[in-house]
Amino acid sequence: MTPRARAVGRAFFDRPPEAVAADIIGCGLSFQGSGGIIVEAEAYGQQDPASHSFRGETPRSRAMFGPPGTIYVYLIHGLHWCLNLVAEGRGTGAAVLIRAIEPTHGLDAMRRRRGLEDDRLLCAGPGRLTQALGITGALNGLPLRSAGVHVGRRREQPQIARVPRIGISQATDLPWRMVARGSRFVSRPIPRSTSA
DNA sequence: TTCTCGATTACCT
DNA sequence: GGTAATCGAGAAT
Repeated sequence: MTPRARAVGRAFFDRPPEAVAADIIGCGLSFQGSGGIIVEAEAYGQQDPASHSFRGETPRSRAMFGPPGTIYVYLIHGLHWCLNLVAEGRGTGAAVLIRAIEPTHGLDAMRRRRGLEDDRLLCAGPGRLTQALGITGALNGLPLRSAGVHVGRRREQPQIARVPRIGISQATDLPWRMVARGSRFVSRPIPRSTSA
């Protein structure tokens, strides 16, 4: 078992979602003995038509309006859970979607839950990573700590690409998808046109 | 109450 | 490349 990095503090999440999404790349993510390094994340804000918080607080989006560091988990297409972490001050409806991690520990449990041997596809996508980690809507609305979700500080600074988000039909021009350059564990490759 | 569609994935041709 | 699976939230009626 590798030594666990010290957890990020609440101040880490109390910033604009695009800043949190960029800085969370390279951080560790663990839940019940399984986890890895975050290699892909997307930012969502309240002034953002693609965000669930865009139309204000509703029964589903309530967790997005909680304090920074709150977990927002929702079901997409009736079958996949997506994990978000609330950012930027209580009530702003800002959050970061965790889209992919590079699996580093608890691999056997994750392979079992995914019914898959290919480590590259174990956590490469928001629905895949929640299935691999065993994360469900039961965690929705909980603070990270009480949910048992651990986000550890970065050990090294990764190269990050800022590119447009995936799977949305609105505000597709915002470069709010953050991807670790060179990682083979992302859900989709970095678009060729990206330079920075 | 009914209808539409989704921050996805896996499997098909 | 295309699409079925599967169901709840939110909008429309």
